[in-house]
Amino acid sequence: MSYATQDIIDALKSARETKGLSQRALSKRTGVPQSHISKIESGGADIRLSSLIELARALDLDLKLVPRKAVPAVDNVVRSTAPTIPATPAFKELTRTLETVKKLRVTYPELTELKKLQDNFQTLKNLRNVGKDLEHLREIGKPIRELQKFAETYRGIADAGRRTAEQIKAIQDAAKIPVEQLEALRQAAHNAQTLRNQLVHIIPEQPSLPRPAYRLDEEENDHG
Amino acid sequence: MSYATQDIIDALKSARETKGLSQRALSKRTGVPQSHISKIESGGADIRLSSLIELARALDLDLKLVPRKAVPAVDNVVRSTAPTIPATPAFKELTRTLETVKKLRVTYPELTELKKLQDNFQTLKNLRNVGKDLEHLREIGKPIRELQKFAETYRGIADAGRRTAEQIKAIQDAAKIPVEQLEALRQAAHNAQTLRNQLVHIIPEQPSLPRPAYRLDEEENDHG
DNA sequence: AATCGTGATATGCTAAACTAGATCAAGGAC
DNA sequence: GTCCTTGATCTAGTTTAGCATATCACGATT
Repeated sequence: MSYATQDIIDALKSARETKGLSQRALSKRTGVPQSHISKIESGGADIRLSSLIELARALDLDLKLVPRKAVPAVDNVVRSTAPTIPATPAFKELTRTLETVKKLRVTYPELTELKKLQDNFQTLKNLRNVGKDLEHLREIGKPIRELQKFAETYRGIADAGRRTAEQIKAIQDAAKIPVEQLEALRQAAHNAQTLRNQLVHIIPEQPSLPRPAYRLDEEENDHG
Repeated sequence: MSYATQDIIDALKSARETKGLSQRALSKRTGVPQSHISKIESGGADIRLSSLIELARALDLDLKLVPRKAVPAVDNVVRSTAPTIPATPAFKELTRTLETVKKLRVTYPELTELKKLQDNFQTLKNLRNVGKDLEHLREIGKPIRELQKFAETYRGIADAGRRTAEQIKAIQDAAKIPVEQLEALRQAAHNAQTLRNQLVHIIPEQPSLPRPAYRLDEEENDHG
């Protein structure tokens, strides 16, 4: 699957979450089964143009073909017409912590707590509502920041000069994350999930729309 | 098929023609069979996201999901980064005549000459090359302008007050296009086609690109 | 006349989108 | 504990995209 496809899928998922819709709510809006939406969002379906347009429409998006050289300008325009990103200290903290988590996931791709943290923080960011509790967020982010420091300490050693794969592995083994840090990380992931759940449930569900008929018209196939 | 789908298809076809590519040339670029490109462009296939992205890429286009409220601004940006539209009198004449044909097609939807004229003029407009012969263009457009006058004469009568369907039909029968005008229109369609063919063949064919692998990666399906 | 290019159309096959519906695992609320 | 929500996963059937290939009709050129 190409990056371009992934971008489109991410945009669909992001829009759904921004609107506070569950997959079932979107399913009711569009008539596309929830199971199929799940598959689409996870990259397991290479959907048809008509399906893409239908889902986009339910999420107040339009599909456009843009000349390549106009893409930066278009991205700029879209960004400038987006809802204002909250400038609260809590939102900034969330954004920073999310970026830290993303970077750490490059170093520790198998650490599932980081994945959980990223997913929950991303959802919170999409919701644009992180509550007002800066201290709570800083506390959740503390183990993450400490892991970042830990990783940077050992990255200096690992990066110093060329090493064989064996040597790199040995350094990584020596650089095992202390158990206390892992436990704190697990707790942080749990707290982030709790915060996400609390804030997600504040969003009211919107009424469903009738499903428009987007199938190819039979007459349109009659080209003979 | 929705208008949005038609817009995407039109954009693909327009881009191909603007680049002076035949369906077979695009087929060689992308590996998509020419028969399938033909079907896509005529609205007979509801293509997959990966196929759309691939075709777009070969035509220097990117696919974007744009918030609905940002669409006018995006359209503006795309327009402003488009190649400059020639300001020659001949191009202006072509644009005007094309608009006239479009309007006439609403009045006479079954008149195949008008469809042929629109297709050929649209292709010429996409090529942005109409040659330099303003007089030739004006001559091709003459029967079209006369048909427009003819239509406007009878539209006044048909629009004056409410009429039954029978009365409207009688007026339309009385407003049959004179045979000479039909013949001149047929000639104009032929001339437009000739001009199109002459100018299309001036465009050199560009080298083909290797076909990138855009299929869903097998590992991507392994979510279990 | 022969040849070439163009878009449209046809055949036949495989894979997968899409649908309907059910279920699972996990978590949260009461 | 019960009940609900959420996203993920599964089964089974229908439809069609996409591919490979060939051919057609038409127009242009030589």
